Amino acid sequence: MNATKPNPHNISNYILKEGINISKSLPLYYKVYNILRNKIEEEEYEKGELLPTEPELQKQFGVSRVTVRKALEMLANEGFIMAKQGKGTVVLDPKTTQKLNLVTSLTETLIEKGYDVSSKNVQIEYLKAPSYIYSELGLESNIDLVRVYRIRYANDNPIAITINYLLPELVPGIEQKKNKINSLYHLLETEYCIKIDSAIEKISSVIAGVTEAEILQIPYGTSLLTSKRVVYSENRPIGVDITSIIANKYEYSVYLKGRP
Amino acid sequence: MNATKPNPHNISNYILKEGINISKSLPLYYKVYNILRNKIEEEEYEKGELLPTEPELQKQFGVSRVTVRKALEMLANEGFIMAKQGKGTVVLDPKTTQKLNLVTSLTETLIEKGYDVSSKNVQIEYLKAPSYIYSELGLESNIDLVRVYRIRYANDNPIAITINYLLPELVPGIEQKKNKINSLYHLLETEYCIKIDSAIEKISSVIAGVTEAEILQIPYGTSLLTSKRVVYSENRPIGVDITSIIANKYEYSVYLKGRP
DNA sequence: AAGTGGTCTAGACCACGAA
DNA sequence: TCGTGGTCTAGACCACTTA
Repeated sequence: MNATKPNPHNISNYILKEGINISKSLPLYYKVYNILRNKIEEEEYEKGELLPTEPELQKQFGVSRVTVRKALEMLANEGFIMAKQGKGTVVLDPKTTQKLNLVTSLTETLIEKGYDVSSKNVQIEYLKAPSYIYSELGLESNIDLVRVYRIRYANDNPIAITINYLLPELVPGIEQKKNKINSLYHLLETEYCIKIDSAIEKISSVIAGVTEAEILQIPYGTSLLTSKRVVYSENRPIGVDITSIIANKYEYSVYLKGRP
Repeated sequence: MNATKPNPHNISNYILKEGINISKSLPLYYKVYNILRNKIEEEEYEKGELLPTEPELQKQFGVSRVTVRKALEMLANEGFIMAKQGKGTVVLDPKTTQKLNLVTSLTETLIEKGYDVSSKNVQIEYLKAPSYIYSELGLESNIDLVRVYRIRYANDNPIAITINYLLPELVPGIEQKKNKINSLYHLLETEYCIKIDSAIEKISSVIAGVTEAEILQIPYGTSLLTSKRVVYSENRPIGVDITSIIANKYEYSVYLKGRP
């Protein structure tokens, strides 16, 4: 039996163009994923209830079971649904679906919370960094790095001090963009086409020293939450961020999944 | 053409039994996944080089392409490999592969780092918890909860105070297991068959008060890292953990992936 | 017994990268 | 052009849940 069949990609293109306004063809499973995700987020499918069965979804979308299952698997990975053998596919609460553990900048996080965010005292220099920075980046310690220093404000109150070390070859001419640096990650993405894809962050806490206390206008001895973050693009470390933030104004959230 | 074919599951069982010592059948893709993962971790496939192509892996394992791809997809999701269309599948550095963001107890983390861990002053009570605990658990605030209080020691030095609130119906008779509570998560899994699958943790930092300072044998005013963790099993919150740990002895690591 | 999701196969065409 | 991974189909059997 030789498989004479219509080209599925033409079909998918056609359906896609009327569903979503995208000129190029997206994978079919992605279309299914998007539609189902929207319905869950709009609560057309309600929390706790069952999604249509896989054979039903096949008919609805006119695709094969594998394609349906690929879409469902994506939704399950992102915590929207949970398949139960012999029973069905349960819709979980989209509001509690985790959007944590994304690489977000301090600026982005604070804006999300409704603050008006700005940076002052921005300093950009080329210099030798502390040695541990080089080991984090897997570099020899004889080259200059770009150092970006900022004092961060939320609603005109100082809340954090941030120092970023970046590989100079990735951000040529960054010193001329001093006034554009509010969200550094956004700058890297838009001006330098650097796609940040992951980061490892280590969180600790320290007591504010006299300098920090003065800059942040807090009593000496106040507790600071400090984070050291190594940022990766295409599986290579491209920079280290060090942020010290006033602890009672900020809480760091993490989503943990799975047991060892 | 009706598909007469040998039952693939019998084959898979047979192969599995000689490969891995497991009495029941694991999925075929899981076997492929395990073998490839081991080879990557043992550096039989070296970092930066290409994995055998998908057709080659099909032949090696005697399975279909879909099965190979499912195994590869799992490895890719966990950061072991990265597929590149038209080129091949690159092996990434297994040492930097993230094993972070799993739900691990303080005990487990410290043992991993080589410490000798113990708990003292263990107290187990049934009582009304602070109201925010009930809202975290999505409960009415009129029922008693189990409260487990412990002072945690690493190499006989006090390093943390932990308070856990648990739903009483899940842990009947826990007060008789007082001396078994070192890793609470381990106890839940082994004695009560509770499978913890996720948690949301909020991290902040505070200054040690007089009581904490005395218990942890540190100067008053020292910085503590505090974590409030809501633990989930089968998508239901089952407990809240509150841990305050001496900040200069502990660092909290997080893996962040993807951009909003 | 019937219906659900879980696993698996064989075979096809497409899009991208390198030669 | 050729080989790689990316997408897709049709059809099969298994394991679990519910009735």
